[in-house]
Amino acid sequence: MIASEGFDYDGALAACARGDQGALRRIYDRDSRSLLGVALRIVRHRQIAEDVLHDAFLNIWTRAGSFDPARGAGRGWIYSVVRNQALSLVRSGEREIGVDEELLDDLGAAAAADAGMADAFELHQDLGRLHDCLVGLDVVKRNSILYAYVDGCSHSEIAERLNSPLGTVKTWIRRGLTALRECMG
DNA sequence: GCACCGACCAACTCTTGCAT
DNA sequence: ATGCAAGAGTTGGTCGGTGC
Repeated sequence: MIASEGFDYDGALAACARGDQGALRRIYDRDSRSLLGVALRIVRHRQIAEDVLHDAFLNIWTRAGSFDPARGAGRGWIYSVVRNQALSLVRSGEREIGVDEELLDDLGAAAAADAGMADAFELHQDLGRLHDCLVGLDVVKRNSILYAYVDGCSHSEIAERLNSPLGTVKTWIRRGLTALRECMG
């Protein structure tokens, strides 16, 4: 869940409408990461998502005066602006949308940074154990789990990749996860 | 007993239409 | 332009039947 307690979005938007650039900066500092994630989910490309975020904040700045608190929360309005900006870009078909191969690495690095030094140390210990447990699994179960949770494939896609029935893939994943849990303790 | 397989169900996401 | 609700579609997880 996104931390938003204690921040007055309505007030910040009102300040933006009055020309207070600091208010826009506060919104950006607080929610840019989350908003980038929203844009990323729609456009699926980091660079494009950053462009969307930039354009969306321009819109927020120029249209803050049109925001009406009586019609909804300020935070919801901000997220809607970003979402609509991303959707309009996708629908316009102006850009080719493809899978960003660097994204997973970036997200992983960001997650490690967020976790902090102590947690990162524990994370690496757990990853080492996880690797050992994965090695102990059957090849098909290991591949199924990796396709599902590393590559982000749906069960149907995995079944297609492995040329196996959907039900079988589901069984492999379930049993593989059970084995991993037992192995990890 | 174990693995495979498919049907079923719940949860989630997306789309659409309507009201403001 | 935005928010909201309802319906449709998709997905993942569980369970029971079947065959080796």
